[in-house]
Amino acid sequence: MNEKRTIQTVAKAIAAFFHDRKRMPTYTEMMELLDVRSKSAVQFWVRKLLANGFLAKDKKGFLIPSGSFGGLPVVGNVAAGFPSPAEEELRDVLVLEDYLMTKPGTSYILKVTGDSMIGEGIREGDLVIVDREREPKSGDVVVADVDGEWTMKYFTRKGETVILEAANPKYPPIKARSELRLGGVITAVIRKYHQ
Amino acid sequence: MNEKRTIQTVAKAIAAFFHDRKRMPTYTEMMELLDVRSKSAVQFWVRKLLANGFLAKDKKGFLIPSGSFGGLPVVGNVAAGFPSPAEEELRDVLVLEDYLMTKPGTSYILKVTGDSMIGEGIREGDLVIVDREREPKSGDVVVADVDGEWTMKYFTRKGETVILEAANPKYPPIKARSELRLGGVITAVIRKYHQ
DNA sequence: TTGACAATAGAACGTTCGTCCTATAACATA
DNA sequence: TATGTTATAGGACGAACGTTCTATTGTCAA
Repeated sequence: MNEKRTIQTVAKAIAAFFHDRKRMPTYTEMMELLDVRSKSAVQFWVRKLLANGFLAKDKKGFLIPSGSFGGLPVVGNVAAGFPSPAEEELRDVLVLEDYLMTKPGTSYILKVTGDSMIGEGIREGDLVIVDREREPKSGDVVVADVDGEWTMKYFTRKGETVILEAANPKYPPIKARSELRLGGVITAVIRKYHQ
Repeated sequence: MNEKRTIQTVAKAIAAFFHDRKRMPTYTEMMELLDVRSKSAVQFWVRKLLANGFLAKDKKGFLIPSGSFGGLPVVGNVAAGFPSPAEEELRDVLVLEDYLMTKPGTSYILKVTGDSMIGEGIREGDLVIVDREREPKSGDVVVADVDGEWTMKYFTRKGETVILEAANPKYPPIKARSELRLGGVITAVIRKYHQ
C-alpha cells in the first residue's frame, strides 16, 4: 500500500486479509496492512470503519466483519445501472455463504450428471445443494432412488401415491408408493463458468 | 450439549459458533460450548481436532477453520452413494465462499430479469455473479449495453466485429463495433429454491 | 488388585492484545 | 501568523489469551 489511505483502501486491505486468513488481523498486523508504525494510527482507522459500518464489535469486544464486508454488491436487475468502482453508498450486499448455507449439517452438494432436469435449467456439471431432512412438497425437485439409481425429479404427491417426473420429455414419469427412498430436496443450484 | 463429547460433536459446536459469530471461540468460550469447566479439557479436544484436521493453526498460532470446517460434503454424482450423517471420513468438501468468490472487488451480483438466456439455463430470478474486469472470450455470457438497455448475451468475436446473441430464438442477434459497453462476464449462476 | 490410559479440573504464568495517554508533523482555515 | 483539525508515532498499562503443570476421577485390560 503506497497510495493515500482512505476508508475504502483500508477496508479493502482488511477484507482481503480476512478473506484468505479466515480471521481478523490484530492491531499489530494491521500496522503492516495499512503501512503505519503505531497502533494508535491503526485504531484511528478502525474507529472510522466502525463508524461507517464496515466493521463491528462483538459483545466481547472482538472485531468482526459487518455490512458489506465479505459480500458482493447486488444490482436489482439487468436493466438498472451498474455500481461504479468508486461508489461506496449503502447498496444491497449479499454474503453468498449466508445466502446458500442455510442448513449446514443436513445439506450436501451433488454434482449433476445427465440431462433429466434440463427443462428446469439444471444441467450436467452443475452443483446442487441438497437438504437431506427437508420434507418434500409438490413441485420440489428431489433426489430419488429410482430402480437402484439416484436421479433428480420433480416431486408430486397425489393422495397416497407419489409421482416423479423428469424435466425432460424423453424420460417417462414414475408412480411410486410411499416406500421410495429420497436423497433430499434440492435447495439451490450453482453453476460456475471458467475455472 | 448433554450427550457424550466426541470429535464430531465438538467440531460441530465450534463450527456452529464460527458460522454465526464469524470468528473462532476463545478457550474460555469453548468451556461453555463443550460444557466443561477447565481450559485444559478444552485444549484436550482442540488437540484432537488439530490432529484430525478439523482445525489448524496460523503461523501466529491462532486457530483457524480447516478442511471440512465451513464446507459441505460433495458427492461425485447422482449415481454414487450418499454420505450418511455418521460418516466422517475424508470426503471432498467444498467451501462455497471460496468456490464462488474468486474475485471479490471486481465482481458483483445481478438479479436476472427476462428470458434472454433460458437456452443457457439462466432463468428469471436467478442470481449471476459478474466479473467487471474479465476479458470476454467467444462463448462467454456477458452483460452488455444494447440500445441503452442492459441484457445478457453470448459473446462472439469475429475479427473486428462482435456478435451478441441471446440463448433464445425470439431475440435477434446483434452485430456491434468495438465501442459497445460491457458490464462484465458472467462467472457463475446461482438459483435458490425455498426461502 | 493393580496399572495404564482417557478425560477432566484448577491454578500459575508469560505473552500479547487492545486501549489510553501524550506528543508531533502536515495542512487547511481564519 | 495564529489556530484548529487530521493523521501519525511511541510508550504505558491492565486484561485476557493460550500454554503448561500437577492432581483427580473413571474405565478397561491384565
